[in-house]
Amino acid sequence: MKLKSQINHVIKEAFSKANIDEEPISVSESTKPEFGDYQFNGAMALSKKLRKNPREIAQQIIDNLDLTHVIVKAEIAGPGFINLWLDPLWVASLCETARNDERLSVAKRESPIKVVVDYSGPNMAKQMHVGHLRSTIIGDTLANLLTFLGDEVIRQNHIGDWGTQFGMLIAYLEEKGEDGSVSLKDLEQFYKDAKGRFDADEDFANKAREYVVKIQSGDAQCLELWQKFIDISLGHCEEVYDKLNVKLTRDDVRAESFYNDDLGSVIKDLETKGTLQESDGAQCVFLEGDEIPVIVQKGDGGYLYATTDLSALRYRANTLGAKRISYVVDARQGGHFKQVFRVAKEAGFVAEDVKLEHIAFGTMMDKGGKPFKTRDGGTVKLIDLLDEAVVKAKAAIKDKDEYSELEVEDLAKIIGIGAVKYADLSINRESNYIFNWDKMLSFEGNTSLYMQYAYARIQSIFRRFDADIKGGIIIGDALEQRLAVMLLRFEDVLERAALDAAPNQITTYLYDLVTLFMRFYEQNPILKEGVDEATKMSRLQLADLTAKTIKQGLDILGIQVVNRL
RNA sequence: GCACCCAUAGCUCAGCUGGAUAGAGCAUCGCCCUUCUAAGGCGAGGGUCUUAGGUUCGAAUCCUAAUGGGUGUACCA
Repeated sequence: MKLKSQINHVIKEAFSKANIDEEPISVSESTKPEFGDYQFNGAMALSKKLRKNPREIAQQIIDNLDLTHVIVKAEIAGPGFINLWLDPLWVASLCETARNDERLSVAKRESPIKVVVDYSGPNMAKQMHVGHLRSTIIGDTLANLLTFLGDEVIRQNHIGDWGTQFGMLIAYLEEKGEDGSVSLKDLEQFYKDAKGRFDADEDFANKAREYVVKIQSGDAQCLELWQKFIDISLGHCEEVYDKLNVKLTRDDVRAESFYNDDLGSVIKDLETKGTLQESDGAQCVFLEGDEIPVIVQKGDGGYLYATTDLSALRYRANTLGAKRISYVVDARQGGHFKQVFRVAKEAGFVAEDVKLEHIAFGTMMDKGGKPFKTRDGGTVKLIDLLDEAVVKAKAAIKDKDEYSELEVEDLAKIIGIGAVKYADLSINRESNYIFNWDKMLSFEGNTSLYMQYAYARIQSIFRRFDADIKGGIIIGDALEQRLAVMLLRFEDVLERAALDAAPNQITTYLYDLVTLFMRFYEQNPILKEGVDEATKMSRLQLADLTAKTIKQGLDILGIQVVNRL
């Protein structure tokens, strides 16, 4: 339900009836309950243009306002605010409709576009570490969100599977023979061991160098070994994705190596466009206003990641047909993307109307505000972090004896992983954030547990009720009105979050919703003695729609709910 | 040097296209379980929104500068 646009429509009608020849600004949610459900603040801004007192303009708008269905009451306040109250009957019927709709009345885009979301992008030579967490879950959320809203989302996992270190790794894999896959379980160690051999043994080092050349020249046997290495390594990533409840699959992989055959033509095409310049032996593109050029080919003829990204950009825009290409990558690469995007547009690799965006995010910090590391200064493996989350979640579950061992296991996974993801997604993605176990596994405040708890409480009501709901929703008091309006805002929030690629707008909304529900739940009994049938049925429906909204919201974030907690 | 990002309560953070007395959670202090999950709810205290200018009827929000912090900066990705 696009609630805001419905209200805006009524305002717009009032404008034309009042012969105000201006486009009204959008209404906004009221800052306080006393100020109604929504407020229109556009009268003040018109004061100068219309050369009229803002309160007079506000009155003029109100005089022409249709108060028969959407808006039921309008009041002027302060210098010229117009406070708007929505019709409880209208709100109630919209909630009923939403509750009975699989999509909770969230419309599918009328004109969906193809969107490429590039995220996760682990390096195959190393184990996934905490640095990959944010890209993976923010990207997945964005992909889920756009899919839900009806866009055609193409997930792209741009894995790092190319480069000189692979010669060394493959040489070592060959040396280990069949045992290779076993020792590869710990990629970090495998890498260290291979490096050790490389540094210690000249023969091995030479072999490794030979392999690099062989792979790049397409030697079949080498490529087979390389492929084996990538398969195993990717398998490890998939284990992490599975734990994280992230939807990336092998079909989404378009590795760096995928673009190899196109890199020569990228250079050639840049040359044809006349944008290429040689500088210190390297092939560069100098952008107007930039001191530092984009190097697309090294002095020794090798290509760089800018070259691969250019190739990927035109593949995505032209072959895949994307109209929006979103890179969910660490903020530190902002400069790189700015340059590459410009080169791609200026060279005509990507049409002007294709939206290229870098969905930047900040770094994960420890409690002391330093980049997140292990005690001895190493990188924290993502899989270890997730396992720890599950262990900690298990320890936090109260009344464990009420569940079977298997149930505790499942519960701990859902709670622990949800906590890690929610903590990350609830922070404005562009700022750095402090990783804190105690805070994320708390039931208090804006956490996944608080949402899951609210959901479970509602399910508990329905287990107890265990019958069919009859009748409709009747808004009985101001709190129910607020809850109902909040529920109807869902689509507006999702649309906004999609536009800004901001998952925390969803979490903020869910938190507000749940907080409101908890208050409603305390004050407005549902199944208790003395609640008349019609009220009971109405409140059950509000509770049900709340639960469905929580579930759908968390689902977009890739977080599961439980029926009992 | 240059560029980008950040600065809001003791701590961690919201604050959307500029709007009314700047909001949460934690921590501190009170209150509410014979009654739908108290892993909850209600209330209190706590702020020169880094500083100085500017735009505006109106600025935490937009512009400029300063200060403090972070990041990037020619052949790694």
